[in-house]
Amino acid sequence: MTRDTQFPCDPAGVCMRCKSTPPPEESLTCGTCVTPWHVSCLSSPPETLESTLQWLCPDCSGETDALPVSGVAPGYGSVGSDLVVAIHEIEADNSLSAEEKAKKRQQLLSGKAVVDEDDEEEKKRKDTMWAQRLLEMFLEVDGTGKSQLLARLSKRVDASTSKVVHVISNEDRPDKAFTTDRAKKLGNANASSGKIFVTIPRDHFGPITAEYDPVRNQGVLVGESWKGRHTARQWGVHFPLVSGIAGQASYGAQSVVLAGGYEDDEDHGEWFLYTGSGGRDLSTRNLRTNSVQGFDQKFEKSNEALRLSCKLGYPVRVVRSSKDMHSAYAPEGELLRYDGVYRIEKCWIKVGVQGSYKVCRFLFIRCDNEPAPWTSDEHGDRPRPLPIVPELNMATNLFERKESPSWDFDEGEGRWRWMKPPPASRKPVNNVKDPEERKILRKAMTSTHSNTMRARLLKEFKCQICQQVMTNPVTTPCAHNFCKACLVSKFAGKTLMRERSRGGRTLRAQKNVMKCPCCPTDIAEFIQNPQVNREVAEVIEKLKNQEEEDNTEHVDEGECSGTSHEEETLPVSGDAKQPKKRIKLDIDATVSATVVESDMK
DNA sequence: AGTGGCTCAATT
DNA sequence: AATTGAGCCACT
Repeated sequence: MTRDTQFPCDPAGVCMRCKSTPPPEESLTCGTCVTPWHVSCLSSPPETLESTLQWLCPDCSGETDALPVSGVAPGYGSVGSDLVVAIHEIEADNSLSAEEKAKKRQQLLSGKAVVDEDDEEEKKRKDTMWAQRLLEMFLEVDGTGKSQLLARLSKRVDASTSKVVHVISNEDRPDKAFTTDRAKKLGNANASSGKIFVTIPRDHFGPITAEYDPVRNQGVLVGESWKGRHTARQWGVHFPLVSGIAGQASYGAQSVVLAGGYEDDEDHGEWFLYTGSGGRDLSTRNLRTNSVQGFDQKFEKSNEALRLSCKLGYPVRVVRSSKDMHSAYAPEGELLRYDGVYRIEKCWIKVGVQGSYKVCRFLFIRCDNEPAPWTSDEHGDRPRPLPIVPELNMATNLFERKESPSWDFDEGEGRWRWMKPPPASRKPVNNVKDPEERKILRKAMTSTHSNTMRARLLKEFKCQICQQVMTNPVTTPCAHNFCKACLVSKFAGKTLMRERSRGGRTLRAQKNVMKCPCCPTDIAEFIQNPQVNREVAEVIEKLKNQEEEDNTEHVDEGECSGTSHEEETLPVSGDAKQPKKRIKLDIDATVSATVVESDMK
């Protein structure tokens, strides 16, 4: 059997080679691209049934030339058939329980070496030692601050050895919201945010797809719900803890919550009328009781952000709260539920039902590929006509989108998608920190006594491909760091979708799997529009600048000499200014970058 | 149930 | 650095 005759099953489950429909026990699903294959039509089927779970298909294991070269960095081991062999070894080890096997498989897939328990202890110890060394280099703070940070960091390492698959940049936070020492009230009233589980930046537009979900690898599904604003935040659907609108006036709005806070709201499920924020007297700082309008709303701040999302036709994530007593579509119980993305088709100003003051109004219409939680439909939305909105007769400042929407229905594909590239993120991924930590880090960063330490730190910011200090650093969803040019060139010429052909006949298009050079994660989506990690870039730049200023020591760490670096400067959309002196991330980025390195050996 | 007051995080 | 905000708990 030659390679050319290897084909998977089509979407209907029919083997494209033998044209039969294999029963489930004869069908094998690829652990990477999730495509089913007919076992008896494979040239080299896996030997044990147990390895089914993590089996890699011929395309993904590198058996054919259809797969992009993953360019594995030296010493990191190869992926593909080696991985299959390693999984076989795990499965064959009778000394392991099913849980332990699962854990090992998971580690393997996350790019970590398979190690014995003893080695794992050793690695843990090394990680901790490394972290301590770095901190001691880095911190010139009082003893209390130092020990606080060390405690925090050790905790992070502990957690990462067993629970966390991917290294995410704020994983030093606990899984649950927590109460700081100075907060007098317990529970979620005055709690700090816990870990953010997804790897989207805070200004990410649209659905949260699987590649941003290293924990479950499924993304946030329509209909998922959470107990409070903290957990909804941690899954990335809506970041503000109080505000109903997440957005920036100069950039757009990413998400809204319907909680019945404004009595003008009108919910029809597939579409609704939303009221802007503001116009209330919050001088008593009680955000619940002051529901009377005290002045007019305008299209500014978050209201302007919503208007921008209307203008550009961005998808806005919608969360419904059970607190909304007026809506028939609000979830039962005490919950917040993700209902999918909507587009804002129009916005205007009208006098609110309270009578004397104006409010901003927004017409939201659903445009999600998943059906709404309250329907039994099997498919998502189709474009629907605008509803009749009587209050438009009295509207002023009416605004409608004139340009074509960024997120729209593709008739050919039968689904909603980005017709224009989504806006480039202006935020780093997950740099949430608590205020104490932030202060300590800032102090450390601005300290004048750690010149030589900076030089050493700079070396930690190496590209995993060219092994030089990164130029235009990008961080993959699996938290590996590369020069943008190095990473992009790895996948040059590879498109997201690939056509399969056989005998001159075109078969269904299939997603091209593109593996991270450091681990088996599929970064095909990410590679379509990789954004420079500005936070890391700033730290590198700052370290370099200070080094130059100090000029006490020469560092022989050259820049990456890739050919296509020059044309790219840091994209600060809207203005071309130098990064501001907004140094916050610091250690966190360093930790991620280097933990990756130590994980890999 | 009504309400006082606190705290977090983000935008400006 | 200041302002804002469709939360949240506990007390009456």
